[in-house]
Amino acid sequence: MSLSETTTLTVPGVDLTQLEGMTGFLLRLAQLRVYEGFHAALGAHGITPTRYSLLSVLHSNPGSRPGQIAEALRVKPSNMAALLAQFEAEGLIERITDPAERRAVLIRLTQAGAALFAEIHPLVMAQEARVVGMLSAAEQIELRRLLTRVVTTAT
Amino acid sequence: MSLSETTTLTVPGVDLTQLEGMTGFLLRLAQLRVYEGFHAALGAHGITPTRYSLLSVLHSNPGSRPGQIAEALRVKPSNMAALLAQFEAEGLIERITDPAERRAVLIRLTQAGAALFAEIHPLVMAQEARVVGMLSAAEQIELRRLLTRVVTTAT
DNA sequence: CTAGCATAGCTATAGAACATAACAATTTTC
DNA sequence: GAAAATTGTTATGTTCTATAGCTATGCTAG
Repeated sequence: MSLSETTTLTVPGVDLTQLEGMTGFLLRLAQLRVYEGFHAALGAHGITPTRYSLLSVLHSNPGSRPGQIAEALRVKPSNMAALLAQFEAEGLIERITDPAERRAVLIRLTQAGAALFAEIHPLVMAQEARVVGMLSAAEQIELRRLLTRVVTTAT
Repeated sequence: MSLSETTTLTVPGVDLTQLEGMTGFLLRLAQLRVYEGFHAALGAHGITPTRYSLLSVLHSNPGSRPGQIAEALRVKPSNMAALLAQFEAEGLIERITDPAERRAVLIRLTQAGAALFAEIHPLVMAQEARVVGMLSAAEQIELRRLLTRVVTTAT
């Protein structure tokens, strides 16, 4: 197990009591930390959180369509197109026109794409474990449960 | 109390089981939700989360310095300078050269800045309450506690 | 059948957020 | 007093995100 050390959230001379009590601010700081860790662990592979999430969705859902993927990942269809174009240029995916619905495009990982996912998935899981490593197993589950409720409850 | 309805995280045709179990992905979705709500509740006032956090820090810490504020809010000093220039142009803050340390600049809300903060603060609190409104009071506290531990523990 | 409309995906582009480098002014250090 | 460090800023580039418009395909009503 790695050491864990508590640091102050506050900066000398600045009282952050007000913002520390706001979930929105804490979410921002937590996400910054996730991105930092992700960059440190996977930057050398050219993998960002968004790129990983796309690989993951395609691994679990071969043959899904750009619009569906964009909606699932909360990315605009136009930006998903750009992302897919990159992946295609890198040989990670192939775009296949659906014969039964020729407006639609089916996306599949190539062998190279599947291999990349297999390579980085363990690294991402290790990174995930580091981010929440200071919490007990029960606390990690509870954190995900609370976040899921925040995310899945309509206002 | 407003109604609350649970929606599916998944999109028809796309299985997100893998990503749903990852704290990093949930944090991203949660923050997207916070930003959406913030925009809906405060966009008309021209207030973004970052701008609100700056007003809040200045309200709690009159006379603090750009570098300190930037560090506390996790913003680069150069971007903080741009933000402060905007606020100054809008008459919300004033920059005062510290007589005792003439490299330094002290930032203070003007009367207009203080008035704007007083006006929007209740709206932000209401927005915050909406975001976590589907959780019990104890769960809201627990969520903040867990996020704080994630954020304040060095790796 | 075909004219009009809806859907799926894409391109082009603009705006916002974020990061880096270089600079002037001031203070500290040796 | 010269060199180095600190503070804040400007200038700039990159990346992320959002919007508008286009093409190709499919659907539907007359």
